[in-house]
Amino acid sequence: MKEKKAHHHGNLRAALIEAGMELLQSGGPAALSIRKLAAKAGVSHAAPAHHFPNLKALRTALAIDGFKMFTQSMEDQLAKVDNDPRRRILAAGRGYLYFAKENAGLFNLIFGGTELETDNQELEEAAERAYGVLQMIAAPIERGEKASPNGNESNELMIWSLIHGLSGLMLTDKSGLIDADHIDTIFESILPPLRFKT
Amino acid sequence: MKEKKAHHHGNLRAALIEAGMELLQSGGPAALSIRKLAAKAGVSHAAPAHHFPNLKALRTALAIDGFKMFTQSMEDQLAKVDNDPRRRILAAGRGYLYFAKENAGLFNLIFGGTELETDNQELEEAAERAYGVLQMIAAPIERGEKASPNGNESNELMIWSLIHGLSGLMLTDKSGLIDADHIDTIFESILPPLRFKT
DNA sequence: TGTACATCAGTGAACGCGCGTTCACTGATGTAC
DNA sequence: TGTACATCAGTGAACGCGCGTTCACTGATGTAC
Repeated sequence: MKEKKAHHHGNLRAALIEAGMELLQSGGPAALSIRKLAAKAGVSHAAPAHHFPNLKALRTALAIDGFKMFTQSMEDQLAKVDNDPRRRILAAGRGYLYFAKENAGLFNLIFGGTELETDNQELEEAAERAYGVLQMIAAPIERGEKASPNGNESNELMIWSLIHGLSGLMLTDKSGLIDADHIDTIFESILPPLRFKT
Repeated sequence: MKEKKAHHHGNLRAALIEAGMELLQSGGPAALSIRKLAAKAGVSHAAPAHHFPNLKALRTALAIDGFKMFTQSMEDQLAKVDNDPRRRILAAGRGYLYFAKENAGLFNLIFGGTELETDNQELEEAAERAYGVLQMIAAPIERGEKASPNGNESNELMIWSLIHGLSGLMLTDKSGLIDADHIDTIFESILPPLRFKT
């Protein structure tokens, strides 16, 4: 409970991440700067250097947390449904779409081409865990009759592309087709008929 | 043919756009700056002000050109196929995916949440024309049996989400699933079976 | 064809700003004894 | 429990840089006559 002591913030790393989330939300990835984060965390602008070597590392840390929130959002929705495979796909999609809608800046940080650390193992793991959820819900789908060059991965990629694409289009809707308030209904209406393994 | 005269570049607006395309390609949306564009176009850094009021206007102009290239890329592929509706969807998808692959920076500028001018009519029109292509190729798809809350738009949005999502995932591939060199084959393998109107 | 002149598209200097990073420093914390 | 001390996480000043924008200017272009 030693919050707000003079020196020794005690939790600065977490406070910087939180400040970063707020900045992402209000101004997108381009609004992130070490000095703004420090100010938001109530600390001098040289302080973050003790926790992050540079801005890219900070962005990467935000992206890692982003992937975790993202996985969590899908799992939250999955926890609410039974084992029907189609309903599970719809639930995970809802989680994905809700995450994108509620965290547009973070979504853009992760997927909008912002430069992040390459070969960051924690980032890769967090991304793989998110991908694992999609993989899991796509597993029961019956393979098509045509032999695909991608083997079993086609179904995962089809589901993922569909959800990911709808998320992206929702965030920069140039078509006026997408009402973010009913995004889950929209997803339901574009999910093609699927056959599942028995 | 009065290129390279001392004053009066003659074509500075176009030269700035071209320089912007190169910067986008090499450094992404964050690398764009008026001073760098001016330098690349071989002109003092105050010169662009005569053509663009500010950086956002310049970014918007790049985005407009981006949408046009993007539409063109789909039409180029459509011109190569016959009238079979599924082959037309595959062709337009190829065009979309090629555009994204060849112009990653531009794709991220348009869809990555970068701030652009709102209420720019030219931008809206260019986006609508791109969307029109998708609309056209999706039109022959038979509606599903379930009444959709989106009416006829579901098929367009399904196709668009699928293509758009695959493009985005290709550009930031955290899964290792997507081999950009065979992106058209991958798209073919994830396009679900469709029934077409007779 | 020639001249006067308005307009336009550049130049280059200057401005203030926010940025990341470095540095010597200092106060708080934790540990050895 | 008390003291000495190493370590750690902050401060605040300073740096150089690239940025957008403004400004008076000037040279080139195009037009009226």
